[in-house]
Amino acid sequence: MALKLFDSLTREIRELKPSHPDGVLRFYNCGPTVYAPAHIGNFRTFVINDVLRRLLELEFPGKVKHVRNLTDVDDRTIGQSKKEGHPLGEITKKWTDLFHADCDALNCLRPHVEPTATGHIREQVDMIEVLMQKGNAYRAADGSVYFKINSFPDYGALSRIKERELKVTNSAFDADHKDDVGDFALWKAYKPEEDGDVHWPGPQGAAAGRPGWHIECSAMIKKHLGETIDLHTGGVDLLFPHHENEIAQSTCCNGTTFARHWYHSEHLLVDGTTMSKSKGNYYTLGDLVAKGYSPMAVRYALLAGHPRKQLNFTLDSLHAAESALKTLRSVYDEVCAKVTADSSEKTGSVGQMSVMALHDDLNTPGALGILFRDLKHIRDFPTPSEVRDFKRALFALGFDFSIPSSPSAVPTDVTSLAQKRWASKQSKDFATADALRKELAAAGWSMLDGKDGYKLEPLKK
RNA sequence: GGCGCGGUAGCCAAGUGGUAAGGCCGAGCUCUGCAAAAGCUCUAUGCGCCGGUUCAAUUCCGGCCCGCGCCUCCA
Repeated sequence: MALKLFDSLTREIRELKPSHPDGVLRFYNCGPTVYAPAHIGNFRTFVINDVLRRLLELEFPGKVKHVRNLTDVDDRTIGQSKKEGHPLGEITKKWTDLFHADCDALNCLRPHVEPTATGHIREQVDMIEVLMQKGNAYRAADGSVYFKINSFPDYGALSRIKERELKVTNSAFDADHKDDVGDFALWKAYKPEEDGDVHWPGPQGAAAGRPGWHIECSAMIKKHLGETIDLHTGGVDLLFPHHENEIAQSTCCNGTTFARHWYHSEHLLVDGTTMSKSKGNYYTLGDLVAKGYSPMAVRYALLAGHPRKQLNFTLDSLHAAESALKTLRSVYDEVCAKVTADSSEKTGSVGQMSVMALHDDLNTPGALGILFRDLKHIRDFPTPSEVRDFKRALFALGFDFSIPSSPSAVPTDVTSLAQKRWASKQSKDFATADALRKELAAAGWSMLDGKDGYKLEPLKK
């Protein structure tokens, strides 16, 4: 079944397929700016893109090239570096490492290439020079270089900017050296008081400084994926101006189609509104893990809403995710114990149906629904083909149950309480056993009695 | 002001021109020293409101109400 996905440019659901003769699908996903821990809103986008990546792997095995950048030089990274008093590279490495750890915990496949902006200064300067030569960019009084949006007739096609009316009271834009309000920086001239020691030699005819934000993606895409890519993705907030600007730069520089398909995932809201530190609804993965939730449940919660709809994240939804995942995992364990999957039987099972929902514009909640709808059937009548497809659906959604759920470390005093209680129970001293159960609960643990032993589980906060 | 999205059971959330997937929570039952876990069963004559089109609308059209996002920091 064809893999269909909404295209933000044409605003219709279109089939996704490679266009290059080599059959490799070129996929670029705008990555994080590494100046702080990524929050779960960021991870919604990355998890959704991970499902997309997995689907592509299933659809075009071995023929997918996935690139996701790291923005490691911009106002925010430099600002953080100055604030902490550490070199830029040290700051960005710290947050890159955490980002990678979080991605791993969320079971996101690593992109094939993860280029950095600072690692591609030369490529960016080269593009800027071409744009200047072609008359699409100009040097401003201070030595910065701006892209001239009037030189690109299609400017605004993606975000329909021409249909918009910019807020008149907008004080945010920096018109200092621009010819036109809409022009954007390709290269920013060095300002010692703001930039510290962060600067590189500029393009021909421009001052030393650093690249503007948008050009990095254009340059890295050109280098790692070529002039025309098959799929470009990111969060909706990147639609304008970031992606609009990328299109302008790359198209003018290369003279050819930049991206054949655009996809944007919607925002995650928390408690019905956008996340922000001041509202106190700003969660990182670490925050949630500290509350006792598993990263896999976070992943589930992030996939529980349609990717192109805003999703309201709450602790309740995480709780629901945790419970649902538990059921999924137990069926997985049961079924794996009963059946060894092989591919000799015909398909058409539940797992297959679930993956098909994913093929239909990445309907993750639909896929989850189908999976649960017939979960009992898989559990009770697991045939090799059913099990194989079930596993395939779990792979596509990125739920890896082959890894045991991260057992929380049981404190030794809890262990000894549990051992005592088990002994009391075996000797039918139920009064003592009950008292010990209360003690365990006070320590935050629940003891689950089995036939031949017990399990300890932390109580949810 | 402009652009866009959404309003489906207590909560979350798919979906379709022919009469509502699924998850969570809750309830009942089975099991059980207790507590859980697990299993079984149940839970929207209804899809924001009002009109229209149609044999038939939650699904299409129009109007209205409410909520949210974006408009050059932003996944």
